[in-house]
Amino acid sequence: MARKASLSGFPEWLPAERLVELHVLDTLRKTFELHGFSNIETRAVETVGQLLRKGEIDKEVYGLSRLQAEEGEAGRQDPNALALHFDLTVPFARYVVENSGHLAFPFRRYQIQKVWRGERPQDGRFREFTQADIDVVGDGELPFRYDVELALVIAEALSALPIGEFRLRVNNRKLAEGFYLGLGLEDTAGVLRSIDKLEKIGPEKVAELLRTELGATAGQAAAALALAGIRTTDTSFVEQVRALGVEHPLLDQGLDELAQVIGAASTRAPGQVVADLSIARGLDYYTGTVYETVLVGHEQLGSICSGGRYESLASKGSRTFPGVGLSIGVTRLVSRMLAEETAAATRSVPTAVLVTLAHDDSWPEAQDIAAALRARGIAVEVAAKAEKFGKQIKYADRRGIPFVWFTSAEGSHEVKDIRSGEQVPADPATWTPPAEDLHVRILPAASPAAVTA
RNA sequence: GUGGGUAUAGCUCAGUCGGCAGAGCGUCUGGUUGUGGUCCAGAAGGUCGCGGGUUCAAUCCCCGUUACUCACCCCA
Repeated sequence: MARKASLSGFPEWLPAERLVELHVLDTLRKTFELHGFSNIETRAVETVGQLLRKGEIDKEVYGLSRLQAEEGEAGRQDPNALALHFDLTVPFARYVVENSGHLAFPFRRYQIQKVWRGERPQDGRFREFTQADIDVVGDGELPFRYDVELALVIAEALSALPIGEFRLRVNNRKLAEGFYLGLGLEDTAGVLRSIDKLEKIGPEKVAELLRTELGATAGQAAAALALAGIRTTDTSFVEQVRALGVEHPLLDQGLDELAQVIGAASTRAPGQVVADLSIARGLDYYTGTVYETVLVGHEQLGSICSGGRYESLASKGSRTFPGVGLSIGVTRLVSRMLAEETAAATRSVPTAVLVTLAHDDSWPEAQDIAAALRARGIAVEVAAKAEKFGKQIKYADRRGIPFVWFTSAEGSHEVKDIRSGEQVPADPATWTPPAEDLHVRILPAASPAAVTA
């Protein structure tokens, strides 16, 4: 369990915890930029009309109002009222449409920001949390190749994090919808919604739902469940689907697309990307590929990264901007890393060296020493009072600062590694800590916390 | 929004069948007079979530309320 927050669902980390989060953010940024994604930031606020354009999720959205708002000002029903964004995809779609004249397509961007959802908080679920999105958006059309690329970029980004094993589970809406249509089930969205509950309520209950709520025959329900039961790490899912004997043009297209993703992933990210035909991903704006990611051993946590292909989320007149993207739930991921201690900072502060004071009036001289060290990129702080050396060392020890600097009255210098106790003469102009102590580092836990229930 | 659980020191939690509020850890001080960690001794630290009721007396019993928490819904 993550630490208690004073306001449930609005997490705040301690400095050492924030260092873990920063490491995640830095790693994601580096990976995304290595793949040529540009960063943008959109405003935290959108109009209600913009946010609710797709789907009825209004109860999740936090509205924005002035405390001194006068009666008759924009209310909840007013599409011009302001609200906090609940994801980054919808604001991004608006941004693309508004700036389409200035963007080069296909446009690839990453975006790491806070989002807000007014849901009941629970373990791994927050009301304020950080998402890290990557998307590629085309003008009019977007080659399917990008669906493959994004899965690989995300697999690479997640691999670079000390989070243990994960599975990027991929499905294709066309495949599923084509299959249901071929079966004679017209309400494909309804079927998807039921199938989405498979892991939670089990096949018997889903079959019952399909029969009672969607009027499926026992045979149709069995076939839909058989499809959802297919999971492969290579393209062998194609034969398995074919063996079910259902025919539909949309099914053929979906099979072909998913085979491309899994085919490429099985060689470039073996074992990390799998075809999982039970993934339904709600019913929002996704039209083809859908992704969902779980941490192995932490399936209960839910998806830590999901997304998909959307054909018409953004449009301007007759122009449409199809895209494909994924979103990493940074806060959910970090909260679990902290709770399971899968990674920890080597110290709780950036400081590498504490310069002690022998006398209260030696502070200016200590600042000179600190400046000389900082000039070489070493993080230094100077003691504020000439307390007993024992106390000054303790100050460093409690914060995990590895080195303490002493200057004698004669002007000679010594630096002590307080972990080993070793103390050696040193020159402020040349001394450098070992590379592993120069900056705070985030280290994976010695024993992988692959704790399952 | 619906249902269950919890609320006492900085942290983890005891406790009183109603009678002055407890432990461990942490913090601070001293032993060790300006080089920490171990050890020993001592100290500080509390509106017992908030409001009301019953009672000579409530942290304890009753009612309400708020926050936290778990499950459902939904999602990163």
